[in-house]
Amino acid sequence: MAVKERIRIGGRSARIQAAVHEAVHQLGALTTRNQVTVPQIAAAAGVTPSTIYRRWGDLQTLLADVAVARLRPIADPDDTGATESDLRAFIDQFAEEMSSPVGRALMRDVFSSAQDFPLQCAAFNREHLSTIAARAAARGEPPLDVDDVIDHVVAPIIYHILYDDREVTPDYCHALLDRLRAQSSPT
Amino acid sequence: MAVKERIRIGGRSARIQAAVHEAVHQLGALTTRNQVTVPQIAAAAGVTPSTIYRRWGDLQTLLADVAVARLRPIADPDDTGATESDLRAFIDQFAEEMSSPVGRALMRDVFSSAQDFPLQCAAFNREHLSTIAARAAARGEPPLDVDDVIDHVVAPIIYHILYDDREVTPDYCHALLDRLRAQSSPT
DNA sequence: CGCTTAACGCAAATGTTTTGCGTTAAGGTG
DNA sequence: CACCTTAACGCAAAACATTTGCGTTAAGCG
Repeated sequence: MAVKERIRIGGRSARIQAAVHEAVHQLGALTTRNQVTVPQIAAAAGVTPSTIYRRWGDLQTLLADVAVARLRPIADPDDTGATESDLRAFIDQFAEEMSSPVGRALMRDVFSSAQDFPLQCAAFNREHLSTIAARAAARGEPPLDVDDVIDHVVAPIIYHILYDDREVTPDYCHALLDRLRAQSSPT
Repeated sequence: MAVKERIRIGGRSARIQAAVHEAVHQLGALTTRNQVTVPQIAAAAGVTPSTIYRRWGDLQTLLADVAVARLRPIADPDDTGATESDLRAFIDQFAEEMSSPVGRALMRDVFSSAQDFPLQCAAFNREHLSTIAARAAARGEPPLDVDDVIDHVVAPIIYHILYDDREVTPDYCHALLDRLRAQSSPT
């Protein structure tokens, strides 16, 4: 079932959505990521379970919806004045968020649902990088290829978080960025 | 619950494991990846649901176990006589398998479980690449950096399959390989 | 303000997961 | 090879989660 988003955005519906999301946060933080049930969430949110089932379909979809809401950026990446530092700041923050226990849990929730949630997350990343690329163009700096950044910086970071649960250090991220820079501007 | 692997590998246990895995395959193929329940699988395998719950814990863990079994390589990658063609053959096959509907479903199952299944899959990839790297060394070819291949060829392929569900074409894979080659042997 | 209908609450029905207990058979031992 | 120990199983009851029908509430609109 697709999550309903666009209808009845006012009053009660919005309140219930907020209450349910909030309940998931509290219970998810409480029980270290597991064993959460729909009836529990319903009780914590002060609604009946059937409300949750009708709106979200199942637990996985609800968790994925909450995860995407949490991953949704609230602001553009910082403008540090230069593409290189913009990128580094963005990637550092991205890697830190995603490799934290909470980030890993959010990613798992996003991928566990048979929905277009992953696509939304991909769009978030792409938007941010596009913003940085647009700034580069406005400044007259060499153009930034967003796809290259995704393929050779974002993708390896995600891979190591998902597969090996190897630690993703700032040093590792910076090496990826250095390599990208070397590639795009050959001496 | 961890999936039990190492105990009672003989007779009945093995038969039941095989029957359950087979049932998952049949039902998973039948219903295009969804709505499969433990009782259904149990009935198809000729066992009681409680057997499955006790052995695997829950549906997601069972599906992940089956997925890993299916992703587990049965043979070393082909030896084509040269590192470059070895790599290309391996990556082409990998991309094709993983981007197929079945491959995508298997990956989702692997990531949906709170277990070390992803780690096992990462190990499969690494083993294959190590085999190819060992051949390169034996032939006296320039050494192959397995981590580079994972970061800059495997990771982008996986990223696009998981996030965007963009199509991963052989041309795209070859471009990744070309770029890797250019990087490792600068002119 | 009143109408229409999406979304909700409640409770019964249905389906899934867990658990206790007796039984079967795997792997080891005398 | 027969016996012993115990992991793993089947069955059935209990606990729990999910679905569904129906009456009620309130959002959005004229």
